[in-house]
Amino acid sequence: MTLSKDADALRAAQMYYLQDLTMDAIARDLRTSRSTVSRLLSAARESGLVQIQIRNPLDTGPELEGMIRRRYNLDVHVVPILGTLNEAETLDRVAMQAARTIGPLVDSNAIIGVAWGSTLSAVSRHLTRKITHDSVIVQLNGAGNMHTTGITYASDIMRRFGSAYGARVEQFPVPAFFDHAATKTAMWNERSVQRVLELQAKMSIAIFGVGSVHADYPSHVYAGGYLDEEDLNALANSDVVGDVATVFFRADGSSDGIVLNERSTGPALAQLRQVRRRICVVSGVSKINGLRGALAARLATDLILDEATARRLVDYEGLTS
Amino acid sequence: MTLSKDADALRAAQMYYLQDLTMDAIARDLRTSRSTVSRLLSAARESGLVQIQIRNPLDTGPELEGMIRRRYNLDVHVVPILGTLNEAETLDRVAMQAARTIGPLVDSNAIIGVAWGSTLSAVSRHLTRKITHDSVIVQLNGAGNMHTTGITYASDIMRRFGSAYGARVEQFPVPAFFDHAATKTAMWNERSVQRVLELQAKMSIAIFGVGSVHADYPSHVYAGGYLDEEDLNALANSDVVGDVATVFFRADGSSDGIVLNERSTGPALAQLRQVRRRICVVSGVSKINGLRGALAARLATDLILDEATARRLVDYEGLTS
DNA sequence: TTCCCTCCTGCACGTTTGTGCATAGTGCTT
DNA sequence: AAGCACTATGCACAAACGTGCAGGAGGGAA
Repeated sequence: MTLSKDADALRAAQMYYLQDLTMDAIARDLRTSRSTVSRLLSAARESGLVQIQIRNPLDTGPELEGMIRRRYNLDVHVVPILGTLNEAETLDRVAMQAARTIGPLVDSNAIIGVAWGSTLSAVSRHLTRKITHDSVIVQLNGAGNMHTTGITYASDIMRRFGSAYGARVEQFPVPAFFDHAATKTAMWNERSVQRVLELQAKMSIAIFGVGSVHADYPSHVYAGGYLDEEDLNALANSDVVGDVATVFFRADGSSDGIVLNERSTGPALAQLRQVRRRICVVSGVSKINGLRGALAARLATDLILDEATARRLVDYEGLTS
Repeated sequence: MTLSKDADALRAAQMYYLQDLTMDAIARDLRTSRSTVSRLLSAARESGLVQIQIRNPLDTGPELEGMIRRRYNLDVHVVPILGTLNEAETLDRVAMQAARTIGPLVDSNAIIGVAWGSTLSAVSRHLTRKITHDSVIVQLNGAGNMHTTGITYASDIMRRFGSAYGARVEQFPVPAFFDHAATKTAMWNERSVQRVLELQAKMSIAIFGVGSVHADYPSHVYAGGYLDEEDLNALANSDVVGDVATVFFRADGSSDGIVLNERSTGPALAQLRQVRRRICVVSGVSKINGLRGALAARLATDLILDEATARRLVDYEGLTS
């Protein structure tokens, strides 16, 4: 039954997308109703059987993408956003497009590092399926905080990635920040932790958002009970502008001497830069400061962001350069 | 103007295919009418800006494809065809799907050999655009016959390929068959011809149909004034079943001792087999004999054919193996 | 300017498509 | 066997879509 359904979906997809027949004609061929064909085609798109790609002609692309691409030397996708949309709607659109952009990049045998946060959560909800073999999803940083182990929140994201790509999921069951750097040192010698760290070292793709300290909505990290008063003061005194996977950096991309990073469970920025494909997803102009820092630190090879933020990025840069 | 149109098309395509917005919503964003958006999207698909692919899960694919794939060890695409369709309609459907299947295989720097005939003509009419750089389309065999130089017929095909892929076109302005083998030898030493032959030697992709001697509709070659009475008798006496690019072969795939081949301008089968990707397009059960010969000769790495012919192929093979 | 040609746009209409809902089927538990 | 939970199907309706057509904008040529 499920076999004949896949076969039907394939057949329907071929006839619809490759031969331009109407669903009605296909329904007659498959001896079923037109509605069923409509649903078959939905399923075919959803499951990645049908892949729709948009190649943007790199050279003639919209001004905005070209400027960002040249300035930062990375692959950028600007998500066009209708005039007035609230933050949540924008995030949803960006996430949808990010999910579809990521799809083609995921291959068999990939080791994919995934961060967590509201951005990643949104992305994970829009992933389209794609079958791969022997791929692994590995969590980039711990998600526990003072109140919860964070397991359910982060693991939902991980699980969705895993099932979209048919990949093994490796959780990272530690807090986002240790209370004492010494504990981290100790844990980092545990074999269970080392297995995760080794996977991280071999990542071929990393996917993350950015946190921004001065955002209108502070990111999860800054408001979710992960940091106490003292920590927040320390961040301010170190001129921190944002973070990626709970590792902090300044506006110029530097991160040396930020003590909180010694207690953070995310990958050192130098290590992150080793990853071949580093996909950064950003939605909302309030992340602009964090984003600038992340770009200064050369943390991303691919950037997906909404139009307003993109415009802000080039405007500002235009003034200072 | 044309710039903003491309930009609009790109933007519209992103919103439509990646964000699932309605054309209405996109029209409002672009400050134009819904109709215009509909047309923009058509243009985007037509021009290859939007690419739709269907990956068939190799292992779970439909029975028919699996059997052919395993038996002949090649990549096969069976084109589903509605119950009763005449030859012309079938050819059109197969050609449409072939054109869309070929698209993704064409890369920059490719040298693409193209044969001619009713099949290739149909395929050429359905190509979707895809911009490549420094690609070349090279004609596989001459098209002249006793009555015409064949220039217009074959060159239309070539030109369509060339403009679909933004490629340079190299015609092969010789007859399909020389009257005397000696003339061929002489011509083959001409530098203008050698340039074409050298290109053929470097082909990375070859695209061709098959001719079948006993077809209900004999192919172009057998009925178009290319061969005289004597030639046809010679073919019959040599047990020829079909041809690819006016090079003939027997049911077992052999071609040695077929004298007509010495006067043919198509590439020797041994040379054709050197090409990495050899795409064979077949429509209509009457080509079954020629097709079997071509497969026996291992001329194809990729086969695109209609469902009825595919079924006939495995049925017959099932009996004899 | 005026005419003519071509290309582009929006409207209006008929067609095609998505989807809520009621129903029928399927498999699992008791 | 009966009950239950869940999924798949077709119907009917509303929404979304493609396209012929008529009008309008541009751009030479006379």
